[in-house]
Amino acid sequence: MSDTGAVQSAETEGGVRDPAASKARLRLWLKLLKATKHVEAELRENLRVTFDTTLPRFDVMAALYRAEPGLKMSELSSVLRVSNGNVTGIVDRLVDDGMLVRIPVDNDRRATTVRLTKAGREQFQAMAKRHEDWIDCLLGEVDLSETQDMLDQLERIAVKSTKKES
Amino acid sequence: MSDTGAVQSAETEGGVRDPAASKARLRLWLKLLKATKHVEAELRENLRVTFDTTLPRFDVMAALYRAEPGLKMSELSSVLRVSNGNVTGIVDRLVDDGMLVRIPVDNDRRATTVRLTKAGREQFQAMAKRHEDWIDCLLGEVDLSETQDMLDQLERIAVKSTKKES
DNA sequence: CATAAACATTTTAGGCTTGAACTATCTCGG
DNA sequence: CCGAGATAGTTCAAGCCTAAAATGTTTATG
Repeated sequence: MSDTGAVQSAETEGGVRDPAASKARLRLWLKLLKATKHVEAELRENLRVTFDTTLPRFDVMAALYRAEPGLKMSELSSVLRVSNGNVTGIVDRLVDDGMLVRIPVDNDRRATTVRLTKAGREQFQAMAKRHEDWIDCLLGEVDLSETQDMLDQLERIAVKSTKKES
Repeated sequence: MSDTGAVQSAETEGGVRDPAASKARLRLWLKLLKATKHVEAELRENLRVTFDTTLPRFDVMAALYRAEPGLKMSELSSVLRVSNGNVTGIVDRLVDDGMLVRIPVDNDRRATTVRLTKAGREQFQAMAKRHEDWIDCLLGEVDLSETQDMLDQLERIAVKSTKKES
């Protein structure tokens, strides 16, 4: 085990790669992608037929529900890790549907805060409840005893935001 | 361990859920999503700056490279798990760029086979080489000794295509 | 043979996503 | 005060993606 660790360090430092390890990582990536896409597709479908809404809308509402005083547009796009312009469109539609309000920020006429309306909060609570059930069902087959290991591994993947590759 | 297994079975059969397990699964899902999005974003960016192309185009070319006699449009969309109409657009653009050709199918004037051109094959080989390096780098931090466990867990998630949930 | 059902693909409408250009506002050094 | 950046947000063009409708073709059934 520590042996494998040493090899990995050598790899990430220098440019030399172990072909077998490379293939293993590629397989892992493809499986990761497949699993994620599968769950995402199910969630999207469920949201569509049950609540006539979409995943991006759900994500925006979830972010705003967690941050109760509301968020500025830029905070929203940084939390959701999507582009600035993207959030504009989603928020526009949610405002049209009465789920969100835009509130001007005092002392800064450039910024706006976005907040859930009462209707938005209620709608989100209903969706969140079902969402948890769906996840519970979709991930029902994973061995919970191994969850922590998996979380650690995934953390290592997600955390690397600085690029080393040429 | 077998204990945990029993609990899980009970959960997936009946409608009763263990709240702690539910929360653990939700955390796992969010982390899974975050890691996948991160890798996807890096790959997309790398493909854009290095090859002036996109992930969906890469995926189409990869599928066709693996299936050398080519694939029919419907096979392509089923392999890639995207909608029929989606493939039409991506293939259109790749044909315009000379990477792909559409070939009529004998005995069935409804269908077309899509195949990589020589240029397409060469372009893909160059991209695949770099792609593997990128993955190697992005997943460089995962402990390879645990890869198989992770693959198994992900397989269980990905495989469930029949819905049990109400 | 007619014709209904199944099938392969494209088209369409609507929403998501990005990077880049643009507008408006703020801040800060001079 | 004033002008050069920095910052917040929107707009834009292009591509991705889906579900549903439309088009053309094949197959099976009476």
